Amino acid sequence: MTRSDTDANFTPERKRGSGVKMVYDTLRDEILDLVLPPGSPVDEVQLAERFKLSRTPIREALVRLAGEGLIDTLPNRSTMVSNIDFLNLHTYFDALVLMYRVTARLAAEHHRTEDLEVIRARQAEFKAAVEAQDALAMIATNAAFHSAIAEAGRNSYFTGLFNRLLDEGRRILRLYYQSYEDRLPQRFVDEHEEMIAAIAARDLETADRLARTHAEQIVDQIRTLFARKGRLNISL
Amino acid sequence: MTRSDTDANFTPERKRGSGVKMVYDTLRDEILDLVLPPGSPVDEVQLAERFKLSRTPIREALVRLAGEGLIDTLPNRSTMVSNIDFLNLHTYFDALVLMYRVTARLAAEHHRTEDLEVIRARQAEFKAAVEAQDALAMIATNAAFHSAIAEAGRNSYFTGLFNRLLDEGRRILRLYYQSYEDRLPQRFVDEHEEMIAAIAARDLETADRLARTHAEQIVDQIRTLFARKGRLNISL
DNA sequence: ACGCGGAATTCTGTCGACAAATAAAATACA
DNA sequence: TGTATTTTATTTGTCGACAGAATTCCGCGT
Repeated sequence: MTRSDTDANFTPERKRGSGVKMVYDTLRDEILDLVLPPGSPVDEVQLAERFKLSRTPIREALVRLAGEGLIDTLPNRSTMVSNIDFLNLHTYFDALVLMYRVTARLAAEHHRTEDLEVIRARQAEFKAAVEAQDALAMIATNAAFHSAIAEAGRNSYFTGLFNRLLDEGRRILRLYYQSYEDRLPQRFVDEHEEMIAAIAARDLETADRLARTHAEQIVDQIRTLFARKGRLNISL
Repeated sequence: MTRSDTDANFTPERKRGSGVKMVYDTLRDEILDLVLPPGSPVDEVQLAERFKLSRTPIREALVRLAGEGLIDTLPNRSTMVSNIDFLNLHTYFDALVLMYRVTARLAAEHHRTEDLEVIRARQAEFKAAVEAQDALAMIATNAAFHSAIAEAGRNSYFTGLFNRLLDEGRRILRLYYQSYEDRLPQRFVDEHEEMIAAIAARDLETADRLARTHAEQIVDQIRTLFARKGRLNISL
């Protein structure tokens, strides 16, 4: 389905305001899923004829993507998919660990019963993705799981910041989960279960600690993955 | 100068890509400084003839502002300056306190000597603004001071998040500092000095604690201010 | 052969205009 | 007089086109 959406969307007539959202969502997914690798040139007229639209809505979508830092646009010059800053990865990981902790802690403090149902549903989806060994689905469901925890924390600023952070790191996580394509990290599923239990028990400290170890473990594995890869090919 | 910029900018010829940035910066400042109060309608053609531009660059600026949540745009309908969410103010304050703490702690850990010079310079500007009893300057210099601390933390994600948060709260702080127009909170200047000392001494815990009390104190005062105001006029 | 300068091309930024969609106004009807 | 329906009007979303900027290519000169 995703495949047929991207290349051959032959919808002769679209609803009035849906063009930009369509282009925005499509390009966003393609960038975050590394279909458009970092550094790829983004040509407006090319996109215009691809989506059968004028350049105006294309530009609007590009402006929004630029606002999220997904594309870099040189004034009066070419615009390209933004590069992943591998040098400052640790800053991203620090931020991610902190947000994992804060959201888990707040969820333990402020969640309601209906929140737990949503979280458990997301966890079930994540578990299914892990068992199916579907890397892309693991990324999405894992993000949705932690996003649901953030929602349960009932702080729109943190959820916004956290979702933003998860999106920004989606390309990194994409590389990370790719390396797991064969073996399945069942451990993550178990750790998620523990976090749910701590949140349900309103145990702030345990939720915080679990989120911290969970996050730091992932960060360590990503680090070793990149260290391994870095010796082979520095490029990208 | 600000006044003459807003209404009568009769520059006959602008450089090619500077139009959107001009409109964006101007509108952004007007929104954050409450010149355009929340709920104000934003008319494209009105702005177009005000800035002597076509609707296209105006729209681009509006898209970027919408991306930052400063304006809300109803599809196919009017677009207006976004309202301040007074009901969920505590979520903003929680996020602000956390970022104050994190940035101060990181600054104490990672700062270099040249960072301290910048921080002290910002503090001097803040002190001057307080002594001059200039509310707008106090907002700007206070934000610049804490932003400089965040920069010294050497984590681009946190600085980005923090600056974003400071911007989002600029309208709230605008209301807050307005209430101080007469008496001057010399205490804040002293607390800033203490924070600088803790950061310079690389005392993480003290920097964290000072940032926390500093932030929470401001939050409390804003709370009481709004509680006082809330009894008088609920509107706005 | 190599560097410099100008022409051509390509892409972006801006413009004016048209069409769809919604809100407001006016009219018809009970 | 109040309500429903049509008409008008305002505003947004989209389009095609033009002009400015910058890269590229090509020819010229040393």
